[in-house]
Amino acid sequence: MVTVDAIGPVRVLGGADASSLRFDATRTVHAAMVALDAATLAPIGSAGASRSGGLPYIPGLLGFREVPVLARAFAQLPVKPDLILVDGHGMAHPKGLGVASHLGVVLDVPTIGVAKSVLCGAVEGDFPDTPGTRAPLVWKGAVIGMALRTRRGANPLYVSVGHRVSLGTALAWVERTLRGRRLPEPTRLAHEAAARVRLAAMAAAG
DNA sequence: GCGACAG
DNA sequence: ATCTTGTCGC
Repeated sequence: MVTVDAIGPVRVLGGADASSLRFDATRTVHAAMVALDAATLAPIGSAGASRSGGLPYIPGLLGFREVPVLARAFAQLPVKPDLILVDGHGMAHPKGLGVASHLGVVLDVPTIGVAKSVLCGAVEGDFPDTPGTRAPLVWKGAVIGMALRTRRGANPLYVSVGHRVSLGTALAWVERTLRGRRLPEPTRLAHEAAARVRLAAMAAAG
């Protein structure tokens, strides 16, 4: 895992997320990877994949559950992203390698962790409910990520280094793709796409 | 030993 | 993670 910028020009942005059923004995996970024009944020490609028989959800082991399917979705993508925003933590993980970093290393593509809640650590310092406000996510004396207020009255986002991207660059990309919403566009579209992959797979199976 | 716990 | 109408607030 590389925690500094090792990234070329970003023309295509990627978004990655998975969708699954709350109670599912087959442990099927559906994943989607979307591609957007980095300049306009217009969607330019999408791919999905499903896989059963993987791990159940275990905090700390999310990557082992989602990365295999996400990697398959990536392989199906006609346009390969230069940078991928992943739903979940990157370095802000007990072992320092969350799903975002895990995916980045497996694909060897720059990634950013965009999580909606904390796995480990705590937000430090003042953190008023004003869009644009940041506060460090600290764990065992080290800054492992940044809490980001993206919308008033909404829970913050937790951005962390995934792979080959510094925290500063990660924050810049997240803020640049918000479009006034709580979640950045790549992750938001990936979430919707993953849900559609799941619904389509379920409809096909009956 | 107890509590916390991405999605 | 998912289910799901109305409702509160900017």
